[in-house]
Amino acid sequence: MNLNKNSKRRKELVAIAARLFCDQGYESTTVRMLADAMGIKSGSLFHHFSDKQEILYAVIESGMLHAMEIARQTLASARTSKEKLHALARAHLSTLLEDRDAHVVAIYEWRSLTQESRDLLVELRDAYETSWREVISECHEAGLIKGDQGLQRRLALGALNWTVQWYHPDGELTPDDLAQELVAMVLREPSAV
Amino acid sequence: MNLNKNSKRRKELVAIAARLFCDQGYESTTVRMLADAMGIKSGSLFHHFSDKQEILYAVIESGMLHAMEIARQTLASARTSKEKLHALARAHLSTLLEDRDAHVVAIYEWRSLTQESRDLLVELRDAYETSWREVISECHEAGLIKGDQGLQRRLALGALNWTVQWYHPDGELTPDDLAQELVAMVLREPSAV
DNA sequence: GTCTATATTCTGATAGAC
DNA sequence: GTCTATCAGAATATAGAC
Repeated sequence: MNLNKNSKRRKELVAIAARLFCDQGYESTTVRMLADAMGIKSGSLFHHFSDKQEILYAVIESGMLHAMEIARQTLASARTSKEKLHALARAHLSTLLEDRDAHVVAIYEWRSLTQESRDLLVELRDAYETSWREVISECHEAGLIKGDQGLQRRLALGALNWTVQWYHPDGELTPDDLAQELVAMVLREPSAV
Repeated sequence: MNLNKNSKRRKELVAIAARLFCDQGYESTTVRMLADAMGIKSGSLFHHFSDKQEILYAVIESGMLHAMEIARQTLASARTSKEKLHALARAHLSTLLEDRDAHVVAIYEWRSLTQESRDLLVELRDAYETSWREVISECHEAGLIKGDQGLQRRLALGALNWTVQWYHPDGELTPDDLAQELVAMVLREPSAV
């Protein structure tokens, strides 16, 4: 098996798998369907991945790494704690939209990962959520909001993650509108939209 | 095949299927596993359901019908528009917890339904969400909140539905705490928890 | 309403040639 | 790195006896 996890070819294959897993679900997508979409035969697939589950892992991992990178970049240009909260919300929505396949797969196909894969990805997710923890904590210290920080973080991330169920970026509502409304809700400010 | 959809026996079988679909996912649950858990042989299962997908449909439909009934009951004893919003949030959480299997399945296994089944269930969901539409509209008319009503409804329902990912009712946070915090967020009031 | 037995198709994965 | 060919098992669903 090819072990080079950063090859351009592998990234292409992972993106193709993400689309199929997103559209049809992991279990319903066969290795033959994956191979077809990749333009190779099913036997050749196992030159790139040791088994089907490893493809699922690669899809979810790529989505999470990308999300962390976008959050890091967006956060860098934010000053106040409110700006930081808005930056995180906007970054979260950006990755949900730009990298939608991988994130839908992460949400829906978690159960099909082996325990070992889950443990590795939980570490990544915790690292990502630490940014949210820190920024919400800052908002509390700045007196912008009171109450249970963990609960507020979970409700906010839940509302954002659920957008994959209904949000279509070609409508009237822009991702920035959405991020603003979410921040307004969390900070108990009047609706901005 | 037995066509009596309201028989007690069928309800038992549907509840058993809900548990397995919730724990292992629809595609990973075989008809043999279902039959085992039901105490019958796999061939006998097709006396009760015409195919596997019909079991999935029955699981999700039962969860939705139950949710609608609970919402109707809880709403009946609410007076002000704020009380009604809180009632809907509490009812939503109650069904998510009491009927967790069916709702987890509804969230995760939607893709495995036939288009026909999806269309039928979308009607049920729309009927359910109409309660939310009406109550949020009332809150706007009462001047409790301004802005995009559809967006507020979706963010609220998203935050609530996402609770299946993290909420465990045996912790310190009660379902009522959760409902209160959500209402406070939607109505932009100070945190109640 | 449940059983046994089985038809039929599909599944993930492997071996070895090129 | 991709191919062909195939293994071994598992999947849903059916048929007919009881």
